[in-house]
Amino acid sequence: MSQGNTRVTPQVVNAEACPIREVLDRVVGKWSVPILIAAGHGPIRFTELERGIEGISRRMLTLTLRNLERDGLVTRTVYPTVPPKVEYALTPVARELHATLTNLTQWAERHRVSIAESRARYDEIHDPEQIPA
Amino acid sequence: MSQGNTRVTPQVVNAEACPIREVLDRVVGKWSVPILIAAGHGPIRFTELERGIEGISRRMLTLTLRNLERDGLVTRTVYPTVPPKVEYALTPVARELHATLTNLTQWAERHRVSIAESRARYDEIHDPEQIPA
DNA sequence: CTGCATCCTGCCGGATACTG
DNA sequence: CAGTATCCGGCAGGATGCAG
Repeated sequence: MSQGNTRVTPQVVNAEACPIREVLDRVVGKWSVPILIAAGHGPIRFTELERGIEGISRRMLTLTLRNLERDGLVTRTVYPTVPPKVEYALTPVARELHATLTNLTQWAERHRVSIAESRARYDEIHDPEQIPA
Repeated sequence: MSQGNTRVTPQVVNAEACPIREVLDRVVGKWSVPILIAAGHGPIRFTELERGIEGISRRMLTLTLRNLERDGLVTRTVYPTVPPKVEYALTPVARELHATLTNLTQWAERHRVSIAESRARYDEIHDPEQIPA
């Protein structure tokens, strides 16, 4: 970076310069999307997230929630009852993102078959070795 | 996964079950978004991508392009000239995604300041150690 | 110009166990 | 219920060098 290359083809916007990248890396993290979507339906409890997001570990759920809270994307509300109860909810900023993320998952759902096919075709051509029976 | 937990709170759609996750992981990869956006303006050459996407290594550019090609999201056209010339372009499937990704980056740009502030505030509260002068 | 092969490192993220 | 702490393997991804 900053190797004196200020001139960039207008075609190739450097829209991905450092600051944006950092933000995107956050939202784009492996578990951020599922969490943001699950929390989009309203306040949700820790365990509900854990059970709702197939495959997530308690550790990553906690870590990702902390990061999202840190970035002001979710709020964390502790009810000092016993047993403890904690609810997570999207902030307005994150709620703006919800539609976009929904689009993303819908796109994935629409094309997941054709993508899988494309992948299989590619592998067969470029790596005609034994496909695991 | 598949640990016998079929019942899920309706609130927490398991929209993130395995197949979708795989697709999302691909698109959501660190360098996929910049590449898809840069290529969205039309066919683009390897070096243009390399110079346009600040911070990407030649290795990751190649790898990510291969994966995108494998999934049928970009096409690779080789012009047998000398020196060689290769152009990458989005497939229709990927072009559907372009608007969504643009939304994503615009959102990031809109909120990157407030997110940075939120982060700083959080750190100051939860980790009042020396902030790098 | 457009790549692939290799080496090497960090950190992502799973498994497990312990607390308030 | 809602976490935190620790250990540890795998792989994402940078650096470098070579090739068609």
